[in-house]
Amino acid sequence: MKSNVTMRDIAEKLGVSSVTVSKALNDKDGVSDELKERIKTLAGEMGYRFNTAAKSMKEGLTYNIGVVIPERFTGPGQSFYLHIYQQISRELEQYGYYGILHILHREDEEQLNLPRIYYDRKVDGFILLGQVSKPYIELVQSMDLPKMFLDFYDEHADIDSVVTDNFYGAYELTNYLIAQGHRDIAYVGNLHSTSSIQDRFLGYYKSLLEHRLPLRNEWVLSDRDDEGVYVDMELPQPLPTAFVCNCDQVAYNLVQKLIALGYRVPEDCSVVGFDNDVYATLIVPQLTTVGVDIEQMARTAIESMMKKISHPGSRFGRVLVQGHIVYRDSVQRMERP
Amino acid sequence: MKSNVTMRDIAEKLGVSSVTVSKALNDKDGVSDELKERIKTLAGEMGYRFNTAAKSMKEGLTYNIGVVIPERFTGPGQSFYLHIYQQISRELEQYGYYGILHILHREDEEQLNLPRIYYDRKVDGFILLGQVSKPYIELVQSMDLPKMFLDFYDEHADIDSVVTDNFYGAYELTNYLIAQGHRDIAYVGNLHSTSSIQDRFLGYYKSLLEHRLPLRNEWVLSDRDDEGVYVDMELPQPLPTAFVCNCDQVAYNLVQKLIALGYRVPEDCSVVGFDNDVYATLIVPQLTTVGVDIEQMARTAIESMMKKISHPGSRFGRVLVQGHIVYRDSVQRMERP
DNA sequence: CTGAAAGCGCTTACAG
DNA sequence: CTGAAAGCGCTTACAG
Repeated sequence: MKSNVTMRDIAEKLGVSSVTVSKALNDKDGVSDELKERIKTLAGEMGYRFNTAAKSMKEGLTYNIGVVIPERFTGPGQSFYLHIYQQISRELEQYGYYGILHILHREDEEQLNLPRIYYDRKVDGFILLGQVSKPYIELVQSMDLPKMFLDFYDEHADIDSVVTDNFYGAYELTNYLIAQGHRDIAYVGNLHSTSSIQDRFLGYYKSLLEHRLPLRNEWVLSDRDDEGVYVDMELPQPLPTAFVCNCDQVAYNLVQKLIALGYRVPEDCSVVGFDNDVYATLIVPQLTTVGVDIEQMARTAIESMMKKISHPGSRFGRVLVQGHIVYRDSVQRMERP
Repeated sequence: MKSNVTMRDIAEKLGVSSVTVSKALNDKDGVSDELKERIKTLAGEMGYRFNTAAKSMKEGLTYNIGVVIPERFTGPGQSFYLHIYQQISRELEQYGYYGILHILHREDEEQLNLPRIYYDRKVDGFILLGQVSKPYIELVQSMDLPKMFLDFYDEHADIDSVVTDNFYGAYELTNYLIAQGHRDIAYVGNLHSTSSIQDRFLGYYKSLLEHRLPLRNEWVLSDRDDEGVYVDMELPQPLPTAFVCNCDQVAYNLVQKLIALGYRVPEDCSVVGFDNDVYATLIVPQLTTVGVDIEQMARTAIESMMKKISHPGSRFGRVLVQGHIVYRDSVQRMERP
């Protein structure tokens, strides 16, 4: 199965021109059905493999999409973005496209270095998966290529983005807690860390507002510093009856802490998470949380990206992908006093 | 920053030929230092970006490596291979290479379809990350490209592979248990599922042999069916004093089961895992296990792959990458009776 | 030190 | 329905 077979080799064997072979293999008009068949058969027999590089050069398309994930989201135990990348890979397949993963190193983000895939013209578009610094966002905007944000957005940046509907998810989840009789509900997350955390907080707040419950400062607990490193948080006293955590991992940590302190979950205190990732099912009680629809996010992102490539200049704005509550065992119905 | 700037554009502005520009930008001999400088500066100013596709076509190299992961290793909660992929990506960067991830779908594995990256000549080599069926291995061998196995191997296939030293790791771990006074030690894993599980078993067995302890059939417990789906296993009675599990996830499940049945770990029963992944630290007691050196594996694999690309026909055989025991809290020292 | 020519493998008009 | 010509952007001999 020697494989430097080219279209010309096939053409010569058949006594036709390489133009005809090209047309036949691409199922274009202008070749008789019979000849087309013969060409395809011979191509198969000769082990012909298409040379994408040649097509690339002609068309100016690489058929690759660059997916850039900031390093800090890729540590051990953090596989959420890698799973999104996997779905992206899948979706791209259907368009004859491939994904190229680029982990954005901390230094490169600080020193504002664009990924080398850009300078090498390796990709037709960029998906930035995970929030980066403002200056880096500006740098990204200067790139002369279709680009979009996935799983975050930035108010000031005029770039298309696909995000989970964090706001609505947290809103629904808080509504659910209230429907279960809870009135004293805390939120856990550093409001200045990412826009996801912010939006989830706002959904929580909207639910409080609608139910005329006060927002209490001492019930908004920071879980990490501004660099995203988890901190040991202090629990308010008296304890609220429920915690809305900005993600499952934090909910997981919180439940462990509560149990360590002698509380029972959910009997003494209910806890909900967000993301429906591994952490949600790795603890007893398993966590009630919001499932992010990774597949749909990837699908929407790639669909939009493909349109942006074929119709340069097309815009989509901020697309929200709805999640859904996954009911498990970490919420207790409150008896009214 | 318009970017259809080509070498010729730069050449024309400077009144030189594109050959000279090519030489200058590639730091080759045959251009005066002064001209070289001027060319590089202008290239920067004009926002020139290299067209890899053109180089590709000329050289017949794509500067991509395909990484193929069978679907069944990529479910939610399974991020080990994705993390290896991430490291591979990193390593490739240093060689000016990029990774293209291909998830091998179950159907494609069964129907023996090679990944499309192969037919599209998108890659210069393949890394098969995770065990596939024998017929698929044979199919892979028929590909006219450098290829290697990562994290598994196959006796009959004459392909280079890089694997953790599973045998030695399990051997050491079992030795450690024996040194702690254990004599009744079970192994957990389906011996017919993957070669990793087999080799770890053999390491365990070697340790038993060396210490003249009998291998007891009822103490080799299957954890999954031949398709890799976990099964609920029955515990032998009386219980051994220690379990060597073929991976952390299984150890994690086992500990949960033991606790549910009222046993204390490690007081009543010691458990060790393998891999040092998330599962190892997500349970109390945290697991003593063997840490796999992901970085070293990726480094070794890519180094070899690069040599195989530049020196077609070069062979490395089966390279073992040593892990190391991570001591935690799931092993109890036995008092001699 | 510099450049004209040829070619990598394909596709896109265009002509027959 | 079929094909000769030109070109995508670069690099590799080779000549000056």
